[in-house]
Amino acid sequence: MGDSEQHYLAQNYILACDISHSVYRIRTKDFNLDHTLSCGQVFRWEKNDQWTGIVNGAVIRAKQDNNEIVIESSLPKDAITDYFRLDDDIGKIYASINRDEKIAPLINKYRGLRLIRQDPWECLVSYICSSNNTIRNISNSIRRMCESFGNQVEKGIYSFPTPESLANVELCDMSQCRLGFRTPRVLKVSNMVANHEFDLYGIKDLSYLEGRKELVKIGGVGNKIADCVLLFAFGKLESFPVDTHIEQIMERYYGVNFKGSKSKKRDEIADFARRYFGQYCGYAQEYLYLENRE
DNA sequence: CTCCAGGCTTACG
DNA sequence: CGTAAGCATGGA
Repeated sequence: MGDSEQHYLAQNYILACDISHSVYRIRTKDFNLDHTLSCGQVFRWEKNDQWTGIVNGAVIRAKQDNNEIVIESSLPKDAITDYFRLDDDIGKIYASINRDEKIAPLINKYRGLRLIRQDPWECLVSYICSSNNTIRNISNSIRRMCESFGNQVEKGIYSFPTPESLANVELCDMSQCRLGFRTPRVLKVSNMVANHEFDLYGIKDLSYLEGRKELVKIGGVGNKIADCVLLFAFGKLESFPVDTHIEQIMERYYGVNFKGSKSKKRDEIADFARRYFGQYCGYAQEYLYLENRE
């Protein structure tokens, strides 16, 4: 049995078993669902009366009830805890990144914003789509990809397409998703992962720097997008992605010394942040990002 | 109209 | 080497 066939069967299995939803009430401290899901790290969650998302082919509905989050999903509780990183010692992380009077008010303002442990494949493709793009356009493009090439899990809710399913898509069909110049990049990486020319899931066993060295071999992936995948999917908390928003706020808050070309400047900002905020600087990055995005 | 968006690749000096 | 134009798309 080929890998693609196994994947197909696995997704059908989830479909067949999706009738058994469970409801979890998870007590939390310093967890804010709105900040966590609307800060720009994920692109597919939607909020109506509650948040609805789809993770590894399973639907999650979530809402916050004071210090509890109420989850309805077919996923086991461990998967929910893992996805929302509820095992992180957030108090320890806050103490670590709270280095000055600039970041301190942001930690208070956005208290409870957590990093999420995303699926690496969805994260990689999503951030390849993020290049020189807006969150609104990224979200719309990803939604079109899921509707066109994913599986419908519930009415109107689609899974993220697998590498195998995207690898066979024609350029003209993928173009309907309006990824712009990113279209051939997504098709290329889909073929690389589907054909085992790139071991995406093996990156979890690499160090931060080793993982980045691998990821930037992918066309359309530079340091910034690699950092996003390492932070949001592989949990490398020493990753500090520098985009246009982070560049702006880091110059405003800390930056008299960041000079040189665009790419070099961003590398210097990231290296500074690693030294300055320490091993959990990825968390600091999200609070700074949210502050400058608004 | 121009400028910008969770940047990267390519071409040019 | 390092730097800057070019890149699809959509909104301000």
